[in-house]
Amino acid sequence: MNEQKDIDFNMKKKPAQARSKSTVSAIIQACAQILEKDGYGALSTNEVARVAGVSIGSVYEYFPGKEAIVATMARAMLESNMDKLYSELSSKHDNDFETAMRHWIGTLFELVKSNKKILQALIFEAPYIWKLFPINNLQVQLLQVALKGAARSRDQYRIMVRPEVLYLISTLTAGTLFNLAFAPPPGLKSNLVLDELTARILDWLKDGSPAAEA
Amino acid sequence: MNEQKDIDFNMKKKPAQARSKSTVSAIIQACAQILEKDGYGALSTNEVARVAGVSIGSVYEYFPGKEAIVATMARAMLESNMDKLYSELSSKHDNDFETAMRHWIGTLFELVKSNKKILQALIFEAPYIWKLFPINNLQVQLLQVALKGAARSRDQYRIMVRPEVLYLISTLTAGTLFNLAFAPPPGLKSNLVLDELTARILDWLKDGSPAAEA
Amino acid sequence: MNEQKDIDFNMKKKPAQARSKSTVSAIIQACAQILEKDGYGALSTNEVARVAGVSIGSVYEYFPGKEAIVATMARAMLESNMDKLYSELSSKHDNDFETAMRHWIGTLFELVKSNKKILQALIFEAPYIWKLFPINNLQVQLLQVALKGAARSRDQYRIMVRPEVLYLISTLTAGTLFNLAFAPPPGLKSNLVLDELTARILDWLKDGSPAAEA
Amino acid sequence: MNEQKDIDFNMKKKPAQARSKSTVSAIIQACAQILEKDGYGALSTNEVARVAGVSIGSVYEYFPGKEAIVATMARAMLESNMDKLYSELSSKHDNDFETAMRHWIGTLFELVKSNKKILQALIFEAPYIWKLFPINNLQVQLLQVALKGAARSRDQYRIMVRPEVLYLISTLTAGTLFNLAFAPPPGLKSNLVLDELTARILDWLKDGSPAAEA
DNA sequence: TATGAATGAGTATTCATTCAT
DNA sequence: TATGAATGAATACTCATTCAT
Repeated sequence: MNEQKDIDFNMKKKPAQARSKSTVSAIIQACAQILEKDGYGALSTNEVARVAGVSIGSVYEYFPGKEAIVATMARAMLESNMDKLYSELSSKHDNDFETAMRHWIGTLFELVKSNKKILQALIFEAPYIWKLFPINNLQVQLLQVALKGAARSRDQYRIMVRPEVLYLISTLTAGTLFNLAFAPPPGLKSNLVLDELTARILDWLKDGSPAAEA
Repeated sequence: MNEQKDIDFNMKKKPAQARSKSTVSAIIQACAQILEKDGYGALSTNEVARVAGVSIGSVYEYFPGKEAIVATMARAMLESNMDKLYSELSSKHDNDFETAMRHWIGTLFELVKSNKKILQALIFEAPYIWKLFPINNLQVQLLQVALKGAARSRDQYRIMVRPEVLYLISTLTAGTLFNLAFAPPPGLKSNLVLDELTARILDWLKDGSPAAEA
Repeated sequence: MNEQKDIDFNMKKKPAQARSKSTVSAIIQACAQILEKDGYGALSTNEVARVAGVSIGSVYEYFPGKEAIVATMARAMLESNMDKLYSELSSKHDNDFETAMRHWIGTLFELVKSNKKILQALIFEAPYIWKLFPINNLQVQLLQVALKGAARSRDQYRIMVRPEVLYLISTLTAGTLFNLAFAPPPGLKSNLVLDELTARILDWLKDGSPAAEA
Repeated sequence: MNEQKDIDFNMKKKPAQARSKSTVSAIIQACAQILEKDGYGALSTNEVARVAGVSIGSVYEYFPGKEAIVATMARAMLESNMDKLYSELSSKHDNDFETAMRHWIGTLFELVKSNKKILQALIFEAPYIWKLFPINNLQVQLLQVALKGAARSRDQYRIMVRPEVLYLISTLTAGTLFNLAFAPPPGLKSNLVLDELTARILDWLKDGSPAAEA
């Protein structure tokens, strides 16, 4: 009754020729489009094929099943967004840490908002998504990026915070951003909330370092 | 293609006789049991009927579809858990606010943990759950309870915090508890994280009140 | 690559009510009819449903897959034919052994001939049929029946033949009957062949008993 | 519903150049290999192409469909085995008829055994194989070979046996060999059965000639 | 000729829902 | 009211075959 089936998240083969590349690309885009428009429940291999304008046979030529399509799309999306974040971050390295952190959080929020529907579909409807992206890793990874970007301010903010503080910060940042994007509180400006969040994080980073305990 | 279906989450009729009541109750329990054991993917109306020991016809006698079964179960679960929380809270009104808040958060965490599988099924697999329970309502409601329980400490902690702080506190508490329960960080004691969370919230409540701003 | 899948040959549930019995019966008959008319290659669950005049859902209500339909049909067919054989045999117990044996072989042949197409489909097209009916068992069982029927002639024919003789007799009888039915030799009367076969078997039974060796 | 399809079992064109010949040869070998390893169910044109290391287009260049591949392979296999048998037979022409017959039957049995898996696939899983090789032709042909090889013993064994005896002998020999190879009786030495079979055949050849009737 | 990407009809199977009894 | 047999649209996936390059 409770078997987990061990889903295959990988492509059967990588497209080599130009024609196959465009087929795979159409499939990926169709997947994103369907998730965006109608959610995970509307995602079927036949529908993907129809929207992509390719035959169902072609879909199975490259993907072992719909989970692999979703996974491939999600990986591509993550990669492209990570790239955006990195370049965003490195282009702003002249700011002070406070400004940089606020900007960083704002950028993350915009990213989540702009992918709202598709993220909702992935996170809240695809039951296997966590096998694909262990969430802590992602959260902590994002925070590490933020902190790394703050190397210059190392004196001011004791970045070697205790792990539970680090965890807390990353987890609650993620929680807040998602809440703010998916269920925005009526009568509350997002920016205000993000200002507050940034302020607290900065406080905690100051207090949360081992040195501050003493 | 983009039809939203407008799911009916309500029972067709309330059971009047004792027999009908026990039928409905068996259906609800069967639903919970299946979600608990095998997740949302295993939940079918036929299976609910089978586990409940009731005919499929009877299921449709009371519920318009499976979403209504899930919704009814979820509402009942929420209500019962809210009751537990209230009584828990009122039974401890002699503690100081710090202790009470830590206890409150710990209680919430235990509640989430003890309902882990079923919450996971509801939150991460039922695509319509957010239509059922607007999430911030729930979060804010929970915090309100916490704060109400702290009425006596009103002098010490300016409870009339700004709304964005209130929102942030509730949202990040929820995020942290879920993360801790569903994706516990390896090598990190939950209690330590909760201690830290409580401390931060208390700090915040002190600073976050309008009075502190001045 | 080489996994065998472990086919389920059993019904999901036995029909209880009259209505379900007739549904199952229609399915079985449709299966036989398709095999008879178009062979195993034409047998699909959808086609069975169509020919039976029931919905595909009803087919899966009672059978886990098409192999189980075939198996159930085959078992029923075997049982009914075995019954025919037994009654045939017992109704003729006044004959001498020679006549009885010839009659027995003739009856078997008629049986094979009258089920020719369906047997062909089962034996030569359904790749799993041998898992269902281990062939030696069936052959030897048939011969045992024949020999048992000859109990009275025990003095004349030493029935305690050596096992390899028994095996040979059963195997070659089966082989001959099938050949005669499925690939009748042009310009050769079947009865003549069967006469010959009977004569040889009788000779053999005389010589093949341990007593004759000495 | 009752269409018989009239399968085309012949190659589209004979390969002329050396390269084409090796392509066709690779296809044939791949077909044999797949049947040997995984049975008829695993045989698909795409798989044949893959195993042969040839493009699917090339397969259809030479064969109209997969049945033609199987047929061509089967014919080649038969031819090669017939050659083996002839040479086997002619290399032993100094033996007396009894020994030769036993040897002949033993050789046939070894042949069947060594091709067991592939014969099983062809005979019991390929639904059209009988259209390809009318079985008694093959059997009678084999026996003719045996008898031809016994030309010198013509005086001793009246080889001009009645046709029904000839048919019987060939049919039951085939049946026995296949049974022995595909469903070997537990606890029974094959050689013993073959000894017995040979002895009976020799008996029958003696008795079965018209002269013996007189 | 050779290639292999693309096709799509066909098949098995599930499950929410209806309705005759 | 309760039952559960029956329904059939929907979905995943395969594989023989075609055809543009």
